[in-house]
Amino acid sequence: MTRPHAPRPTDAELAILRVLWERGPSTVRQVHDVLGRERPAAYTTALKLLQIMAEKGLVDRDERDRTHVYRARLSEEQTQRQLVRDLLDRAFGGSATKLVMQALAARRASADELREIRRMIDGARADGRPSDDERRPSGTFRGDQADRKEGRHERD
Amino acid sequence: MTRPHAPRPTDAELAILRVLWERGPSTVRQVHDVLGRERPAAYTTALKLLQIMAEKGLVDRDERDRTHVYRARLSEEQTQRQLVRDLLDRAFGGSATKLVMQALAARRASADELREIRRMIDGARADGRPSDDERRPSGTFRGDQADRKEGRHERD
DNA sequence: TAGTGTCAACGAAGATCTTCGTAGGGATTA
DNA sequence: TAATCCCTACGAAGATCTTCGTTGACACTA
Repeated sequence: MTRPHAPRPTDAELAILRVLWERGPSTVRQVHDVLGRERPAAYTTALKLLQIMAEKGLVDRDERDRTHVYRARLSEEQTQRQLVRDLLDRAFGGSATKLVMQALAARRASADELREIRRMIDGARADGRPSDDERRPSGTFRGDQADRKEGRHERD
Repeated sequence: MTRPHAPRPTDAELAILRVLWERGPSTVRQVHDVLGRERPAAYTTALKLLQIMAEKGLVDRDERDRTHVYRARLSEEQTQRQLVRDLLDRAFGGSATKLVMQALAARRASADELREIRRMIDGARADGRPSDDERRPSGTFRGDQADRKEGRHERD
């Protein structure tokens, strides 16, 4: 069943997605082994989780072989974006600026990272529009490059 | 029971915290009324939630009057920081930079906001240390101002 | 062929989350 | 005083999450 909108992954589901993003398409056994290094659990726990995730549309399942192969449906960046948006709405009144401030406060970024972020902001500003209005700013920062950048292991 | 570490608030709990942050210390009735505007629910739903939140240490309860008064235990900023940290660990491999990028991508910030963020970064950079290490960088950005800024309606 | 190992599919237990009904007590009003 | 209203406390239902044991199928091996 492919859901209209894949629901927000739970904690355990996110742990599995992290494995799939890192390893690429994987079997239950492979996911289980990676997960087991951090937090030992029964094989069937990973299996059940992946089955549920397939139902929810969080992962795709290749059943051609007897040993099924699971793949994250959304890229890491897409999921991150979704989670950020969600958090933004639930706890930040939609203000990305406040979230950015808390992110920088939560983990002191290195000077290099700050430089990187600043470069990004400048780049965003560069492509036009120093406009102040909130309605369809259109010239303000958008992250579409990120989307394109990782169509990589989408095609296995 | 005051927990060692107040647990991450659930969705419904966060909705209540938002009301408490906005209104300041409130009764169940008041919380229920505000919540009801968005999403009607029984009075006892808000009551039960607040009772559980008091047990968890998410809110303090003043029982001096027959009608109890609840107050968020952590400030909005402290909670936001905690949630960001949590998301950072669960989905961003701890990289604040990536989270910042996704935040800016998720909601196009206005030029004013970008300016604000940039100002903040420059301020952080001002006090030195181009260090790359994760161990107590001490000179990199920290958000302590935020902590101080809102001891405001802590004292009712 | 019998035995061993790996796999997917269930089902279910236990935890947590969310919601609400009911009970009981104090305060106010008729 | 009796009826009514508002409050807290409690229990429990139903949903979701997480974990695991069992079962049955398939494959490889002695």
